[in-house]
Amino acid sequence: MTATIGDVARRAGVSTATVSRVLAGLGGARPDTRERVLDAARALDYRPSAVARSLKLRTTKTLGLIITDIENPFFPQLVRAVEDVAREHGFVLLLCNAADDPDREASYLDLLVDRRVDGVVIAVSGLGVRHREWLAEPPLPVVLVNTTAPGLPHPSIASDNVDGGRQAAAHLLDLGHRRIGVLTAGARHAAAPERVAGVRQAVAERGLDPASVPIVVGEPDVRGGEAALGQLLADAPEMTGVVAYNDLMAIGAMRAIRACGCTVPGDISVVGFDDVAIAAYTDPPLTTIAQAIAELGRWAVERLVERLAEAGAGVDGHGPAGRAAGGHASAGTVLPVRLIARGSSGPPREAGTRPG
Amino acid sequence: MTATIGDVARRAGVSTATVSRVLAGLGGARPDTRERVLDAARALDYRPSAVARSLKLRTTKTLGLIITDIENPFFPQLVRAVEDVAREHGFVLLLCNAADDPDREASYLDLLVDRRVDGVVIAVSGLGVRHREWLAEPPLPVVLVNTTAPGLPHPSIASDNVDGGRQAAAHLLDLGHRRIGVLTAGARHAAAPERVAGVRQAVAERGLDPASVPIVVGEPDVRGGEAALGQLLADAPEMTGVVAYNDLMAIGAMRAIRACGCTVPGDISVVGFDDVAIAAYTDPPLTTIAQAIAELGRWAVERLVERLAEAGAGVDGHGPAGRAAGGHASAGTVLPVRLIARGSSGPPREAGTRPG
DNA sequence: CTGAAAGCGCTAACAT
DNA sequence: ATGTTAGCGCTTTCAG
Repeated sequence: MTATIGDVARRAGVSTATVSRVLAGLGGARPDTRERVLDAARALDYRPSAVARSLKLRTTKTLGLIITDIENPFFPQLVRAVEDVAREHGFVLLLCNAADDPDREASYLDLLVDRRVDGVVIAVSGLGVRHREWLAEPPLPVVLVNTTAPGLPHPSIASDNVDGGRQAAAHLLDLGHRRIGVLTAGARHAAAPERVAGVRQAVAERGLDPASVPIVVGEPDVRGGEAALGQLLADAPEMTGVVAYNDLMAIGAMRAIRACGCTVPGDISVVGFDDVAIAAYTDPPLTTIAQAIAELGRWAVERLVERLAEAGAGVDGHGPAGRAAGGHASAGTVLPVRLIARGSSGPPREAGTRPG
Repeated sequence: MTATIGDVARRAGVSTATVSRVLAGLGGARPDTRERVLDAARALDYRPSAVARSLKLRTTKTLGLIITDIENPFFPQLVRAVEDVAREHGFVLLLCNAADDPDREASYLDLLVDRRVDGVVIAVSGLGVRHREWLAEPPLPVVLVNTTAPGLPHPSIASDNVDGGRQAAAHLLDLGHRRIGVLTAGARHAAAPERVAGVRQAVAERGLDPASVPIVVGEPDVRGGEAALGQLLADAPEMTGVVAYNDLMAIGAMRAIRACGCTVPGDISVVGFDDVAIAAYTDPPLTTIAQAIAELGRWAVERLVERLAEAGAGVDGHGPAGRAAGGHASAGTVLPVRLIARGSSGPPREAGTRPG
């Protein structure tokens, strides 16, 4: 089948060592030998086996990427960024879509270890218990995106969720809304409480009572948003603005609002979170809190690669408990977010004029 | 660092062969030895190296997946399906996003060979020349999704694009539209001409002149659809219905229509293609031709796995030129598509009443 | 039932 | 400048 280095060596009349050297581009080979080797390799269509090399070199040039759910448009954008940067550094991605299943997520952790990937980017919205245990003594370098492992020394990065919630609510409040509601996600999602806290903060800053903000929990997808909004409307019929956990829920909320015969933003304003690609194209275009998705991915991979370089230079793999990259914020880097005001938010209508 | 099989063997007081057998679950080991081995493995937290095993077994249990552009929501859905099925069969995915760059796509081909993946799923919207050359003598089993390699014996699957175009146009025609336009994609996209042909066919079936259907080419994304619609409107102002190459273009088209002060479907009806997840949630919800995305992915992986099984049972890797799976439609399987009528299409307004 | 040993394809000392 | 050799960690005959 595929030619091996031995085949090339034989054909070129040299040793495998020479072939290896020539192909590695290290000098130290007479021009004519060099040529012969190159010719032989070409003639045989020789492709060095990365698996053999990995075994020898103890590095696979592969990164694992674990994500919560590839069907949430946030993740493809993140995957794209991670892959781009990994590629820049000569790494390939083993894609692990947890599909929202904690068991599947956990099993991927072991699989990545077995596969001897050089490092893993964990980009999940929340860490399960098994995950957390594993992270306490990870057999390989890890960096976290969108979550933190409190007390654990892994580099991590996330958006400023509290500020995001704050900005979303402030936007509505500044527009004149007085009763705003929140659509949030379950406990599994680490960012959810933070975003809620931000909303409360903004409300309090205006001298209103943060405890009076109605909150409904739902699945963080379109359907979940739709359902949750119904609940919210029932709980707080006088509400004129809603902050959603993410863009998908916001889209669901807009649908539900319309289904009630109300309009967006005429009757109720909606603010999302993420600024996924389609947010600009919904109708009305979604006002949302933009996360710097590409930067999230870039930072994660660069930190990982950095750490691998250190380790490669140093003595052992990466230190017992996977110490965080030297000097770098193991406390958790946080990226600023910004409000993108689009059509789904506007001033509240005069009281008492809502139809239905 | 990580324990090796040797460490386990030593600790259990047996040979590595025994450890291997026990861990492989093959019987033939006294219960007590078995226990000792298992204990040792557990104590050392032993994780067998998949790379060493791959070298020995000449199989990586890894599939390469090449896609055109992960940012088009069609692909995440496909990736999801491919990963699910691969996982069912014990395979992992090396994700290769071509990001719409033919060079990047081609370079991934070589990379996958180097990595010795067991097979590759090529899910791209069109094959470049380098790609086609490579496919003429692929060093590993390949299956094509969404494209065919004419004359080449690779299993391939795609939706019935002609029929899709036909259904889309027929829907509009049946609604009473007489002047329909088409937004298509460039030559790089294999499905584009097929879908156009389908539209023409439907038009001809109604006794209208297929040659008179205005067609504009654009990038197959929202922006492209927006731009192309402007052009289309300029070319054929009397048009009342448009069939877009995909949902993204359709969304762009709807935006552009609205930007002109017209309404969808009041003034112009729009039909998309793919039925991506968000299609149901645009406003108005998009009428579109649904592809069986999950089935596309499942079929591809199952065919690949099937072929690998044959090869594994047989003598060599997979035959010189990568013969197609025994008896299976190497001609190219085609999956039916179906129209999902939603809000973006409706009967044409009486002539002469369009605003602007 | 278990062990010894060869070898998957490659790289890197260490010779020469 | 090039060849010899010893593994990397695993599986699998082949013996015993």
